[in-house]
Amino acid sequence: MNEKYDHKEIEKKWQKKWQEDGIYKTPDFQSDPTKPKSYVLDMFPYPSGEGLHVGHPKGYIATDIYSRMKKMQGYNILHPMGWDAFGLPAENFAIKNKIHPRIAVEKNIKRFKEQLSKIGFNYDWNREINTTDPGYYKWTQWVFLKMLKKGLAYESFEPINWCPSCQTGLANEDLDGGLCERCGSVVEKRPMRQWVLKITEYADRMLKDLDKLDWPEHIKEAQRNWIGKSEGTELEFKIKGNNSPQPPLKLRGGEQSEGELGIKVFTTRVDTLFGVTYLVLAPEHPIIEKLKDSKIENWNEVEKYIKETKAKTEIERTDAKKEKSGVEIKGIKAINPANGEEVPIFVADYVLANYGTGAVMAVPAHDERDFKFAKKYNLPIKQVIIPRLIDKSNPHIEGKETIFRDAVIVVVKNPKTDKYLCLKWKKHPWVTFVMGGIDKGEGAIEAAKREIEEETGYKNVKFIENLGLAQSEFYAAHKGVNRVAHTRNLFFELVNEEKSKISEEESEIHEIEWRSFDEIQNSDMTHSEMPLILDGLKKGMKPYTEEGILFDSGEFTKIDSETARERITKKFGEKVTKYKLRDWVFSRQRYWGEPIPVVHCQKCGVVSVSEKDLPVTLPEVERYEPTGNGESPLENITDWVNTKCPKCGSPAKRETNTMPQWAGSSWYYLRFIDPKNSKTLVDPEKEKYWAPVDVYVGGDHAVRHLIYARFWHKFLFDIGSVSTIEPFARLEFLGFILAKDGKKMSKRWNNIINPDDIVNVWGADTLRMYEMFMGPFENTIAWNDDNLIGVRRFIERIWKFSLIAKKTEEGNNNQKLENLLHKTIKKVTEDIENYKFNTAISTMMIFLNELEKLDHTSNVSKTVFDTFLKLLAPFAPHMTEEIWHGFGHKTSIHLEEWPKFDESKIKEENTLITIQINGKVRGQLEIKTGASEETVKEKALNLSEIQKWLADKKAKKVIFVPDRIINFVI
RNA sequence: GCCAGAGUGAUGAAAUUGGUAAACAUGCGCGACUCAAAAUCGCGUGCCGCAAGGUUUGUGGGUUCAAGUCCCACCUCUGGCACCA
Repeated sequence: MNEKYDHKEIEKKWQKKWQEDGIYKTPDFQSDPTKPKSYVLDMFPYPSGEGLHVGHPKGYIATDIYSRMKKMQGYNILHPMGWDAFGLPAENFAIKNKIHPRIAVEKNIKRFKEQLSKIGFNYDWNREINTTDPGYYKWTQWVFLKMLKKGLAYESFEPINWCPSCQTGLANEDLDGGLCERCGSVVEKRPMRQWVLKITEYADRMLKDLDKLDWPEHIKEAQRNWIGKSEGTELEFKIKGNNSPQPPLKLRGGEQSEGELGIKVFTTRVDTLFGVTYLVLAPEHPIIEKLKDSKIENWNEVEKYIKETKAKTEIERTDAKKEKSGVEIKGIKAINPANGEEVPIFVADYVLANYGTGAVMAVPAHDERDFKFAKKYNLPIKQVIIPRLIDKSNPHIEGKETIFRDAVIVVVKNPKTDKYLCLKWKKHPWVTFVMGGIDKGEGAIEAAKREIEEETGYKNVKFIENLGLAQSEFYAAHKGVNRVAHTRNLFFELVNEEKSKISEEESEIHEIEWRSFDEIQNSDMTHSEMPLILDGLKKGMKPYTEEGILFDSGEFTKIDSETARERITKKFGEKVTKYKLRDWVFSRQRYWGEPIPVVHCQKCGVVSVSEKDLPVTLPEVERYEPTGNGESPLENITDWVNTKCPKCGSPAKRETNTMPQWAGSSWYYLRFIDPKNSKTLVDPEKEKYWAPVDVYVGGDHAVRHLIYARFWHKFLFDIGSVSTIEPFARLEFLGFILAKDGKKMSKRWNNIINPDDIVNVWGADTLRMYEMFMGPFENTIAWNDDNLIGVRRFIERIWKFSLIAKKTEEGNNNQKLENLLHKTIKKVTEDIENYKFNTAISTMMIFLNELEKLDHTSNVSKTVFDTFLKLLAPFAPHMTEEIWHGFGHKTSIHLEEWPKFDESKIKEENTLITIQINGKVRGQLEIKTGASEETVKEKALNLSEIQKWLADKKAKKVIFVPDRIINFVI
């Protein structure tokens, strides 16, 4: 062996040998059925024209290490690799470089494979798949046909997202903030014929089953958000003409049966039903058309508004920050089913047509958006939910009488001085605003003015704003009763300082004090309403969107929100569940995708291509640029398009839309199990053996791919093609590698680092270890050339050590070393299992440091070193294999058995105990493991450095944690 | 705005789940080897202090013998959702 570790020669040699020996071939079933299987999968790459950068292999290295360990532990490993090659990027690359996408993909795959092979992965290339291979996409098409048969695929003519630059329709999942996720163009809404998959049918199951998955919480959360389940109530508001008081409007006979006309609304907060002050329809709401000729008085205005809305882009329309707009539909009113109140109806674009019922009951007092709208159009705001404020410093006293009352708290500001009128109580330690009860028959503002004059003498005040209503519960010490008060918090300003005389009685109770805003904010004012008042003064009135107690709500008054929702729903509506998730727009007007396997027959309509005629292959064409007219380029290939109806034989046309990029990747993990089967998608026996994927590794795609794949998988489960309800049991999230400059690696920034270069200079094993040692696997970290040297040094030190290490059993097995070895086995094994590769590597570094120290005095036995090599083998497969053979072994280290640790050897003879005095570290003590408190205490107290601190004081308390710490409290 | 996660040296980070904060590595400083440099090896390296010692995990408070870890409030960053009623 050479003194210097020559990675180039060694890596080449072993990669060739492993290939020849086929050590990574995966048998479908293990001869010993008691041995378990493990399916370890990476998200397969999209073979782009740019080739791999160093970020790509990070996940592949992790699964390589993991699966190598699993294999050594006796698992039957399925660890395959393939290519996701349909879709826009490949097609655009081909157009730009003027080659056929098929050729481009072939070239790119070849390049990717070369790059990957240099890193020394253990893939079983016999199972390679490619989504653009007709033998593969035959089954993608097959799944589509099954969905069609079950009614889960359907044609739709609804407006969908259209990217004018990519010239294709897109699914909701393909948008990023209203922009095309691919090219960043503003997406338009375009009505067009398209194929749609009913993913919504699976929304609930996909949501529920998330709980069963061992996935990172943030990904599950992203999926929950995307599915967006909300439970609420649907109820109907009847419509009535302005001038025809009774009865409500009826539909005229004809196509629709006669009945009262109504608007259905969906709400998650029926508890606010009594606070409805108007209704809002989405501009697309169909009822508007129905009402048009009869009742709408201002049709021109309404029509104009609807047209304007349609002209807006989706982003313009859904920008929450923009000012709300809308138009009242004059001539009709809606009737609140709860109290019979008539409220106006508006059309406004802040209501979305495709969520809920496309109509909303507006409760401005309790909803941000309705509030903004109501403020703008000066609509009434009626508070019906009030917060419940319990005064903790003056709680109700049991046994005392409880008195309800309506009250006002009056904030009076002197605009000249910017100070607020407060009362300092003489017999109680209180500072309050003016306050008092509302007398019978008296209005709140009236009561407030009366109280101001009675308590402070000020005669001329002006009402400014309502700061909100609350129910406060406290013990009124001055009256000796428990109080439940509905307090209106009102804000006034002094007009002038004219005063009347205050009664003696009043001036006995309190004195006036003017305080600045800061003072009222920071001092202890007695009201439990203070947060509400301060907020109101600072920001003006805001809608109260939390739950509380119902107010002014007929028979439901005083009930809490939750109970009220149940009861009101029962009485006036119906409980419903809605999802944000929309059906999956599944057709693309582009060439490079799986043809959708149906034909359009003049007689029979849409007819499936029969299964035996699958795959419907993509025709070879000269021109495959998008047409831009909303049709696929396939439209022009007449001899492909024109065909016969499989049902009746009459002339028919093939469907020319193709499937989106995400189709092939929605089930590929199943094909790896049985990649060459031409009879079925996956052999059931093999599927039962291998499924589900035990560990799935990848980044990004938190929503799209993982939602789609779960949906397809559940469908395949329903039709009996797979035996599990979820495809990926465990998911490990991969953090990206950024370029040195902290930016994303891209051609645009010219900062791409090619793994080939790193492998050349530093070697594959160094690249592998560096990427794993960078930090926690899920962290996004910038590449740093400087740190490569660290792992390279580590590798060279092992190499050098192997040259001097004993190759026989003669070595002296020092007990300390053996102890460390077993600890190392334990830690490395657990860390790989948990994808904590960075700490696994540091543990091995510690072990090597120790080895080198020891070597001066003793030799290390072959067994110890062999064991260490095995631990290292998954990380540095080339170097360990070379050393292994140098030690005289004839078979591959990667087929060895994974070391097991011996619990008894991990226990140390002596432990270092920390001695603390009052929690501060004052010394250490080495003592036999498991020593008793008495022994430790005695020894510790005898140490001079401890005596120094204790002086003559005695410990009040001693805390002892065996083998860890002793703390004297003095 | 809502939801989730995170804030620790110059840098990437570690910390047995409440028990010596900064393991491991990079960088930096000093030294050895060398004519010299690189490589390699040795020592040092949170901050203040000559030292004894003090002090330190985003900020402020709390629980505890003991807090990076638990609780409360706030600030900042990252990711997801966002006019979804």
